Amino acid sequence: MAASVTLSDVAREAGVSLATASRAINGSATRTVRPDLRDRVLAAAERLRYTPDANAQAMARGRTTSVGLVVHDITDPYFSSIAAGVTGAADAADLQVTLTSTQHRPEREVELVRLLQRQRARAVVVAGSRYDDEDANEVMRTALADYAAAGGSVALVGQPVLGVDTVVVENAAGAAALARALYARGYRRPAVLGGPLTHLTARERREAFADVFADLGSPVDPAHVVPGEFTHEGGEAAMRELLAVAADVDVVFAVNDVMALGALAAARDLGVRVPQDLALAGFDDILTLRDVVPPLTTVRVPLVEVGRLATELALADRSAEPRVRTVPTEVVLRASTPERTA
Amino acid sequence: MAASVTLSDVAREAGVSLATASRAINGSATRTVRPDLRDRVLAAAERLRYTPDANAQAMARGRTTSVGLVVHDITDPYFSSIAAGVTGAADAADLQVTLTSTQHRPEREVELVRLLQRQRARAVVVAGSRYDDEDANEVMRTALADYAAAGGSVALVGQPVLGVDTVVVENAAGAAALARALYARGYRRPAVLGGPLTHLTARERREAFADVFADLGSPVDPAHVVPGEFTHEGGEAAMRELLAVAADVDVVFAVNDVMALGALAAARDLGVRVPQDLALAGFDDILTLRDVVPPLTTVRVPLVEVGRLATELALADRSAEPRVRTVPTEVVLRASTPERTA
DNA sequence: TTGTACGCGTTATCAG
DNA sequence: CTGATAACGCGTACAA
Repeated sequence: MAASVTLSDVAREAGVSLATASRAINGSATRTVRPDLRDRVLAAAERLRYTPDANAQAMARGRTTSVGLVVHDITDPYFSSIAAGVTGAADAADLQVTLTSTQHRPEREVELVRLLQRQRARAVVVAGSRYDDEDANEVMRTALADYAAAGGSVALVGQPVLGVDTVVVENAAGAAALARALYARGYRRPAVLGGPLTHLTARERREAFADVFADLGSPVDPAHVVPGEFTHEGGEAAMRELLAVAADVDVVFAVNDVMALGALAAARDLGVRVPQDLALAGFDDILTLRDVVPPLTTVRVPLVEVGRLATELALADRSAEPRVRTVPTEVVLRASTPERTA
Repeated sequence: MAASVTLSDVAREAGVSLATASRAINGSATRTVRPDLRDRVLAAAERLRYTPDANAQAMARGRTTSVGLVVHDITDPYFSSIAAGVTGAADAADLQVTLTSTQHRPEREVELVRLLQRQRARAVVVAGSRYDDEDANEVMRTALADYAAAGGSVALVGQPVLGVDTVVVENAAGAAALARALYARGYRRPAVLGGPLTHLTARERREAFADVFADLGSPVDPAHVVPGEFTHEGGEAAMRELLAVAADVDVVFAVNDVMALGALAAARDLGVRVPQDLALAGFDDILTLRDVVPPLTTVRVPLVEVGRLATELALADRSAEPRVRTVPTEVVLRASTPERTA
C-alpha cells in the first residue's frame, strides 16, 4: 500500500487544516464543521480518491474495528454456519471479521488467540468445544486473561470453563430429549458414536443420551460406545468398528451430524440399510442435512444464531462476572429413526 | 485494547533503547543485537507479557499482514472450500484473512473491496463470478484500479474481465466434456437448470453444454433451459418449473452442485426418481456430495486449490499484465447418470 | 553494536 | 468553529 492519498493531502487540497479535514470526513461526534468547509473537504477527498486508513484510525482511536474468529475447519458446515452468524453480527456493528482456523489442531487455538491479540482485535469468538484437559485449559485461560487484560473481550461457544463469556448449547438436555424420543419410538438397543473421550461437547451429549437409556431400563452396552474423531472420517471409522462387533443394535446416535454422515456412508458401504436395518441420529442439524437421504433425525442447534449471540456477547460492555447465554436445542425426528414396529 | 504493554515499557524494563528492543524482538534483517542484550530484552518482554501491536507495526512498516476475501455466502460449500484454500495459503505466508460476505448481493462486492482497501489489506481475493453487465463491471474495475493504485493487489476467481489477475476455471471445457460423457451414456433429451442469465460462470457452463448436444444432433429444447438463482432454492424452483413442462427429458444438468441438490430435493418431493425417471448432473464437486444419494455426477473443480492459487496470485510480485491461471476440470461420472439402456 | 529522532496517518486536546 | 500540535506504537535512517 505504497502511494496512498492521505488526509493531509486532502486538507491541503481543500485549503483547510488537518483537523478540520478529519472532522469533516469522520463527522466527529461533538465537533461540527461549517457546511461550506465540509463540502470543500468532501469534494477534495472525492477528487483525490482519498481512502481513510483504518489502521491509522485504529492507532489514533486506540481501538480497531476487527473481530477475530477461531474455528477448526471452515469447510465444516457446523463452523461455516457459526461463521455466518459472526460475520452477520460483525457487519451489523460495522466491524470486520478475521477468520482463523486451527486445521483441526485444538492446541493451535492458543496461538490464534495470541495472534488476534496482536491484531488488537476488539473481540474474539472461539467456536470450538473445550476438552477435559486442565493443562490445556489453563494455557488457554492464561492466553484469554492476557488478552482481556489488554482490553480485549472474548466469547466462547462451548463450556463456561475458561472464565469468559460463553454461549452454552444445551447439549445434555438435547441428547436426553433425543434419547427419550427414540425410546418412545421403540428403540431399545442403542449405540453411540461418541467422539473424542475428553471432548466436552461430545461427552455431554454421549453421557446424557446414555443416562436416559439407562434410566429407562435399556442401558447402552459399554462395548457399543465407540470413541473416535469428531469428523466425517471419525464417524465413518467408528461406525465400521461398531458394525464389526454389534449385531443387535437398533439405533445409533452419532454425537454430531458430520459424524452421523460419515456413519451413514460406512453403513451404505457395508450394505447396512438406514433405517431398515439400523436407525441413525445425529446432533446439530447442519445445513447439509437438507440434502441427505434418508432425512436424518437430529437435535437442532441454531448455529447461525449461536455465532451471532457469541459475537454480541463479546461486543457487549464488559461485565464483572463471565456471562453465559444458554441456547436451547430441539429434537427433530425424521425418517432415519422411524417408529419401530418390530 | 486499553492498557497494553508497549515496546517502550519493555525497553525501559530491559534498560535499553527503544531501537534495540525493537531489533531484539523483531530480529531486524540487517541489524544484529548483542546476545546478552537480546536476552535481556526478551526476558523483559516475557516478564511484562509484551505483545507487539500489529497495527502499529503495519503503520511503521507501511504494509499490513492481512488478506481480504470476498464471498457471497460462507455457508455455501463452494465458498467455504475456497475460503479454506485462502486461509491455508495466507497462513503459510503468515498473513491473516479478513472474511467479508455480500450475503448474495453481488453489488456489495464493490463496497467490500473499498472496505478492504481501507483496511489496507495487502491483497484481496474476490471469489464470485462476473456478470454480463458492463456497468457493474466498470464500477468494480474502477474500485479495483483504485485499490491497485494504492498498492493493493487483487485476484479474482472467475472471468478475466476486470483487468486483474484471475483464476479461471475451465467451465466451458468441463461442461462440454460432461455433455459428451452424458451423450455417450445414451442421453438424448437434455435439460438445463441454467442459473442467472447474465451470470458468466452459469452462462459458460450452460452454453458449452448446449453446444455439444446441438453438435451431436440432440439439441436442448430452448424451453428446457430454465433460468433461476445460483442457489439451492434456485435449483429447486427451476426443477419444479422444468418438471411442470417437460415430460420427455432424460437428463438434467444443473450448472452448479448446490442447484443440483435443490433440484434433487424438488424431484424427490414430486416423486420423480433420480436416476430411474430422470438423470441429474451438477458442477463443482462440492464436499457435500460425498453424503448425497444417489452419488451425483458432476464436474470437479479443485476448490481448495482455487482458493490457494488465487491467494498466491494476489500475493505474487506485481506484473505489468494481468495474469491468468487456468484450472482444469474433470468429469466425475456417478450413479445419478447411469448408462442409459432404454 | 547501540541510541536518537523522525515518520507512518489519524484522532483528540487545547488554544485561539 | 478552526487550527496547531501532541499523542498512538513501532520501524528505521542516521549519527555516535
